[in-house]
Amino acid sequence: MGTVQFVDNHPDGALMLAERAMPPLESSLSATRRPARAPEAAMPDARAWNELLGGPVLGAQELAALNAIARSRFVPQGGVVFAQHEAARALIFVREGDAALGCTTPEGSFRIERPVRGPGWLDQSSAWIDVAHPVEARAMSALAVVELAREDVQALMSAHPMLARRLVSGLAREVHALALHMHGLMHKDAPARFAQWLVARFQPSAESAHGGIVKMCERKRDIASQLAITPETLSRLMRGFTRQGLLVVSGYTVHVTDIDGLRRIAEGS
Amino acid sequence: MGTVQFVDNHPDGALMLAERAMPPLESSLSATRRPARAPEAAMPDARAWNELLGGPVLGAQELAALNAIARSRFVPQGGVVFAQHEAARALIFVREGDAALGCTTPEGSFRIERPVRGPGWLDQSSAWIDVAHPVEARAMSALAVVELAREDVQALMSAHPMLARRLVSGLAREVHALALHMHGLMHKDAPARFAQWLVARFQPSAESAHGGIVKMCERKRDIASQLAITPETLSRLMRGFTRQGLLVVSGYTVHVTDIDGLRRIAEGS
DNA sequence: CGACGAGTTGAATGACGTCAAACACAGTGG
DNA sequence: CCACTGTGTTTGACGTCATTCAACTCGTCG
Repeated sequence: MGTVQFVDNHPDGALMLAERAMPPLESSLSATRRPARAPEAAMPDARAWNELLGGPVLGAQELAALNAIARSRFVPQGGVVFAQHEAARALIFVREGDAALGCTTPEGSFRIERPVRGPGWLDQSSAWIDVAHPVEARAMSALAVVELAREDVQALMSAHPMLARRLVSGLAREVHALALHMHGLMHKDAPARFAQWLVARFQPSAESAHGGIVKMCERKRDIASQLAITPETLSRLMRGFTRQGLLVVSGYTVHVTDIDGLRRIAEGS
Repeated sequence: MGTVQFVDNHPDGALMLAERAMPPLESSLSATRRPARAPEAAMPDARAWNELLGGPVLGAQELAALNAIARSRFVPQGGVVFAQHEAARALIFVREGDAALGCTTPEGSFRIERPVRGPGWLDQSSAWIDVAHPVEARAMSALAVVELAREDVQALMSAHPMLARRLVSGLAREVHALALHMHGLMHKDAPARFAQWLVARFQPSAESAHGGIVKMCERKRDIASQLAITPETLSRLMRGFTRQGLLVVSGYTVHVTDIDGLRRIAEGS
């Protein structure tokens, strides 16, 4: 592979300049798992279905029935899965790959509102009420998406009552996530939102009680647009947190030194 | 009743001072229907159930079954229906009255995120996934709320398959509304959000092609907090729109003179 | 009348965006 | 090995929008 190997497991010093410059092109995660792999033409597995739907674990018949109505399709990196204001005829999710919901600016760039990593729903609601997709969906990496025609799912619901329960759970989880996200947007300022983002992605380290790391596996400008701020502001926020002694930035790895301080900022305001 | 009769059907002039000072206490709407009436101890009617749930019209048995599991309760004006972070054990909606979802500030005042006029859901999602209510619910007027225990609804779903379809529709509508709302919050500035709010409440007049009125039936500070701005900013926005010739403000009635101009501002940015 | 709450207005502050320049690095072609 | 280019990020200067704070008006209620 021509990709640079990051050396992130050092506290400080000479290698910091080397790691700070590498943007995580086409997601460093998939690159490390398998070089430039394209999604395979397969059905979602049981784990994927259970993650997508809520409620109790799925039975074998239900899995088979779901796979029977699922229609797979592939979208190349950067491709549009569905456009804003396009009529929704099916429930649609990404089986594998990284996608994002957002909208295209007049200048042509894409403002990410919400990232979706497979397996995850792109739009499980619009098709039920015959409305257009409220936002656009783009493939951030090569993508395997699956569509479930509304009529097919509806037919399946009568045969398998528990499936209805699971669809309801899935929708309920989305409502909950959206409500929390909106709450944050309405009442929290930029530092609080970024601190919240860091806390959510925080991986505690074995050694330190209130230390750990956060891996940024997207471009910083994409992180910024999720937080509804500009890349410049994000950069200044990171410098500010560093000056306050909350964290140490080395490229795309953030070494958190005071997670409680971040939590306090995330709550505050 | 001691409530003042508004005289809003004049173009301008002498009465403007009289109408501009009256805040719409306990909702001018319910006051005009019946003075200071308390919600009656009754079950939701068919119209209410059909509005709450989506999909095809409900049958008589389904209505009866729903009414059998519904538990009514009453909340006085200003009361808390449920608190933030309180565990959700039931689906809950307001049958009659005006409620609001939001959060209490450290100073004790209530920041409205979303108004709910009965019949409408307060929280139809949290109970399904055993999470706490993401926000607080307050009674803006005296309220009749109805709770549906999760287990009861779940049992009903097996007996009435179409009910599941309707619950899914109801949740889907909420996801859609939240997604649109979030979109506006992320990408639109204050003038655009307020213009959008006006456009949504616009009632065209018979005479003019692009004119009409917007009735504000809440306090302006509550409208402001829905738009995530301060009352001062809202006031300045109204003055700005007036200076641009888009509307004329008389107290709690806005006479829109250029709805297309408002629409342009609502889209823009 | 006086207290109070809602709304308005103005001045000052602050937070965040915009613009432009500089920098770091990957990839390319000499 | 070395310029050269393109992309992503950082930094600083500056502008703008919205909030904050403090008056002030108007109308209600006691």
